[in-house]
Amino acid sequence: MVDEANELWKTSGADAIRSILEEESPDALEKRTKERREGLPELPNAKAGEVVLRFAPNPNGPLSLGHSRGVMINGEYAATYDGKLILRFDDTDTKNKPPDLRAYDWILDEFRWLTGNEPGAVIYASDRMETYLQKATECVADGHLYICSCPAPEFKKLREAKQDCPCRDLAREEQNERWQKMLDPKGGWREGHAVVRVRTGMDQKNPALRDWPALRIQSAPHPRVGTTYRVWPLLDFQSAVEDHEQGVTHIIRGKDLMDSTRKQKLLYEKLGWEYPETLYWGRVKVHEFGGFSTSQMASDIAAGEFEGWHDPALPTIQALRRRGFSTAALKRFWMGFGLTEKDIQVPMATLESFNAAELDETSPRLSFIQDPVRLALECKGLTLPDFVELPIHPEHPELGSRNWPLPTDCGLEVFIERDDYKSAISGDGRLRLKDFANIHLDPHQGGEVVQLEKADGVRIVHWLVAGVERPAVMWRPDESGVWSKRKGLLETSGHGVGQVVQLERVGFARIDGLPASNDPTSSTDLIWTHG
RNA sequence: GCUCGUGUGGUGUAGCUCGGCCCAUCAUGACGGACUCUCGAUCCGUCGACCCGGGUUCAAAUCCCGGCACGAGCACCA
Repeated sequence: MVDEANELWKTSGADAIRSILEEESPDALEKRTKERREGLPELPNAKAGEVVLRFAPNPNGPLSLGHSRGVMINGEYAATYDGKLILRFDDTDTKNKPPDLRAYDWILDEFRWLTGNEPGAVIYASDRMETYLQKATECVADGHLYICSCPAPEFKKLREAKQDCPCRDLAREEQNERWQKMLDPKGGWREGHAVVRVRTGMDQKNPALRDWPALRIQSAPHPRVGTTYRVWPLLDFQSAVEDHEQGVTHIIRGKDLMDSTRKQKLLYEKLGWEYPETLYWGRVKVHEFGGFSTSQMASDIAAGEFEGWHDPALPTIQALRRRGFSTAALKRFWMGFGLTEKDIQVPMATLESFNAAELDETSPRLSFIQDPVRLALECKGLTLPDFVELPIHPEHPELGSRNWPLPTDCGLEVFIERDDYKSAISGDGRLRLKDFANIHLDPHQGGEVVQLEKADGVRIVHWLVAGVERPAVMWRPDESGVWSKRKGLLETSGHGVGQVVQLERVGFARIDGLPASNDPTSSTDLIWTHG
């Protein structure tokens, strides 16, 4: 029977089989509609209108490109399921990752920009301390938590040997007393002297789960609540309690937090809570930046290696925004990776191509001459027009044109890039000034206009006529990715700060600052977007 | 070391649950060509992948077993 079918396949092809099946057994074709999945996979156990998600960054700095994955994916799911996306500041570490007071506002602003929406709620963990401490008190009383005064290295040995620590077996009463002692500034225990652990069992297969730490003493003041609290929860306890308090239904996070999920599930079991559905994404490295460490960036900025979080060389959202990247490009970038647990390494070129597709359509054209050479051109016997007319956008003539006035007496002076000049005079000296005229250069920074009509085979270069130029400084990376500021001349225009333009034959750049109107020598600031 | 996870073209990704529309999708990239008064855009074409080894089966990217490689966790960070 099967042989017969295979023979038929060989001789008649798939179409014949299909038509036979359609007649005899339509069910067999049921599964054949293997459609290409669009976008993200479905959320398990999700009911439209009842999905609660959260994005929980540490406000020790503004958001990075890496964070935007979390914002985009969670935001997309929230939109798809008509759900709620909570923005939660996990600011419970005052020592290793001290919160930056400015970062709360930055992140809120960046969240709005990236999602185009307000968060469903904004929660500050540091405002919720009473809840966490109350829950901890209950759990100590119930025996789910115990206070451990073993030094960290000591406990590490015990964990490896799967042995209980002596604190674990102390009586319930004594645990309550130890808890009070921890909370009491005059109790004698200082930072590092005691920690609260979850009684998960030292026989756990996974060493990371063995009696994991839930709260600890911190002496560094918190920038929002000062020294009001002494005992602070760690991520796994704080997050576990808060997710439950907020009714979070789905957690989508990096797979580096897989053990976190497992730790928290053990706590949820003790408390009789139902753990949210959890999905993960893998680790991402962008070739040009490597990983995204907020702490590392903070210290590099402090060391003076960067001008600040919005330095264009940094992979922060602030920097990308300042360079003219759009949220649509960012979204397309992240959605393209889907929700796989695979670790990936991607080049910026992928993001840039998505961004360029939009920018090319919308960006007005402008001429920017880096390292300019001033040329005096003669134009024997030729009558020049009153002005040169160049399109603002070659595919959209309806947007109008740029008009450069030309001198009436033929004392024509223009600027071209030094590189173009050099290559012209080392060749036959011929160049085409784009949209204007063919010229012939001599080696003495002079030359003549040969004809206005375009001639085939002559290299076309961008240029500026004297009188429409203004000094400009463009901040851009070289081939090895090192950023520097380059001087040049920019065509005058009415564009304001924030406008992204396409510099002819160069690439995209965003206007970051305008020159003082009363000072002809002050510069326009340009920041490179990409090619 | 223990635990967990992942392996599809240069880079990502679809297909894997439920084996056969798969000599494997789409994007990005590289290369070539056409067109265009930008090295931009547009159009056309080319290149290039199922980690390895066994097994099951008429049939394996897909199921099973064993390797290997890479990544993460084992913090009083998030």
